[in-house]
Amino acid sequence: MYGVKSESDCEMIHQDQMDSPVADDGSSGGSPHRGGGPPLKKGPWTAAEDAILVDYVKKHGEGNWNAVQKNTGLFRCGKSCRLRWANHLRPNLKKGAFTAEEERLIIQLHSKMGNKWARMAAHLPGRTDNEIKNYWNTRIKRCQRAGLPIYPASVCNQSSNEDQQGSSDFNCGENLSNDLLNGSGLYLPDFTCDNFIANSEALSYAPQLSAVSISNLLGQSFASKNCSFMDQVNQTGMLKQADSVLPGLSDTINGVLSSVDQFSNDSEKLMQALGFDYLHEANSSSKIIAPFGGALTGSHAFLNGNLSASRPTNGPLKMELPSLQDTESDPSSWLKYTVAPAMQAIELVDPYLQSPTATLSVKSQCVSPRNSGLLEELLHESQALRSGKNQQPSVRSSSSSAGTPCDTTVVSPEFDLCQEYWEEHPSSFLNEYAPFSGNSFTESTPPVSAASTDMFQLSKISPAQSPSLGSGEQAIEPKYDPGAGDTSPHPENFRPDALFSGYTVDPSIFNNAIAMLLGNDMNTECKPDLGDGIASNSSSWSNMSHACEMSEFK
DNA sequence: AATCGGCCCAACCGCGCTCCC
DNA sequence: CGGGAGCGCGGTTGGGCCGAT
Repeated sequence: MYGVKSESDCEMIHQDQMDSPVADDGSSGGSPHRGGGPPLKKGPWTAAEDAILVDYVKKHGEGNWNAVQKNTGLFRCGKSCRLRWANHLRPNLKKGAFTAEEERLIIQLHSKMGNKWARMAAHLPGRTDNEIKNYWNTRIKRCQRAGLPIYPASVCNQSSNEDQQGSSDFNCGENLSNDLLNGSGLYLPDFTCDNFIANSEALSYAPQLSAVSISNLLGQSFASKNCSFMDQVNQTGMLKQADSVLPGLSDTINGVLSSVDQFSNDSEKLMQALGFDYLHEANSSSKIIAPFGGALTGSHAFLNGNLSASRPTNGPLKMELPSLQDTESDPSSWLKYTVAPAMQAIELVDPYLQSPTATLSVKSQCVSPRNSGLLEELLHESQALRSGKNQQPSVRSSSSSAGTPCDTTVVSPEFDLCQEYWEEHPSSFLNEYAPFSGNSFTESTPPVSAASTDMFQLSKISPAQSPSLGSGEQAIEPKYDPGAGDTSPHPENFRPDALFSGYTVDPSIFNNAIAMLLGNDMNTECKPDLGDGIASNSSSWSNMSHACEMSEFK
């Protein structure tokens, strides 16, 4: 490893190390390897080196690491010495696997802090940031592979409670939004401006998707119910940015942003205002936000440039979507499968955190005996998933299926878990799973355009609605023709926000809810970044009455 | 038994912050 | 005030280990 294989190699510095200007500069601020001294050794530490370092620290204490080389003749930079000491040599270090309690704590801490390994390590005596980091990276890999949630429900619930009580020393929303969402690369990109614009540039029909932002905005707001995202939403002006993508809503937005706050503490009211009250289970503690997840995760997947939603968004099924009278779709019946609210909040934030396949896995026979989210249990669920997959074709490309316009995506293997059920119970599937239909992100999901076009196709609007669309865009126009009496659902309705409106009992309610969500503190900072294309093409979305008119299923 | 692929984890790397001169 | 030194942090790398085939 690193060119140093044994202790005997200590005296032999490899040529590549010799060639490097500084074997290990120790810090950006100044290299300990200055003035033509012997090149510093890299690679694994030997027992002799450890002994030297330990002896030095015993005599001089920690700190002043660059002095180690000077005083001991150890050909290691101070940085390397510090790392070695901190991670391996200092006393009271715990070695070995993390205990279950430690794992829970790590998960909980990460849900609050994000990738602040050092801070997390401070809560875990004897554990190093490096250990925690490695553990977490491993965990993420496993979760991704298994399509399982990274955060067990209990963890985020606890975080939520702490936030609501103001007892946490950090804010779940803040950290999720800043650290989780942006920091690790697993999480939500800054979709509203950065990713969104990037995608917009890549796709000619992206402007229409500006409206997707509002779904995210709304969804983020609802996510705040469980993970205190509302603070972040307010702080970052995400809601304010909605005005940039929905200029026509300026008045509405300008009017009531301040009223958003009340909903951060009273999302029930908001849910009802949005016509989602039927989603509430009798047990208020089990309130779900799945429909928002549908809107959200769909848009989210798009925002991540990853999507494989072709199946669940196929037309005929959409007609069944609002039906909650289906036995399968009875809230109480499918709530029993539903992961805890907080977990769903996480889902809303990031398709990585819980893909729909993860949801499916939970709903399927592959239910873990526990749901603590510990690695061991993840393995269990992963194995269960695999066993489930073994009963079905392992990989299926939707391009080989019915040939729907959207079937350009390679469906994740996990998705096959629900394939048969999907085919047999399309309506109930949609009712149950559609909320996550746009969120089928897995490792097998193509990173950008191929998958995203599914969503984009679903999201684009007709020329009538968007006169600015060129002929080129028409190549991907939906087949639905309202004028021709086509009773197929308009692809517009597959837009996350259309789904959103589809659930709306009353368009006015929807409007009011939008108004309440998007307040009046208009912030134009983002406007220039959004670009002319979006601004001009968002006209079709600027009048939300259009969205309300899409409430065909009310 | 050999090969392969995934996992683990120690270490490296670059960046940024703080302190001091 | 500016620059250097020291240090910490988070991300990444890559070799060894181990189980599966």
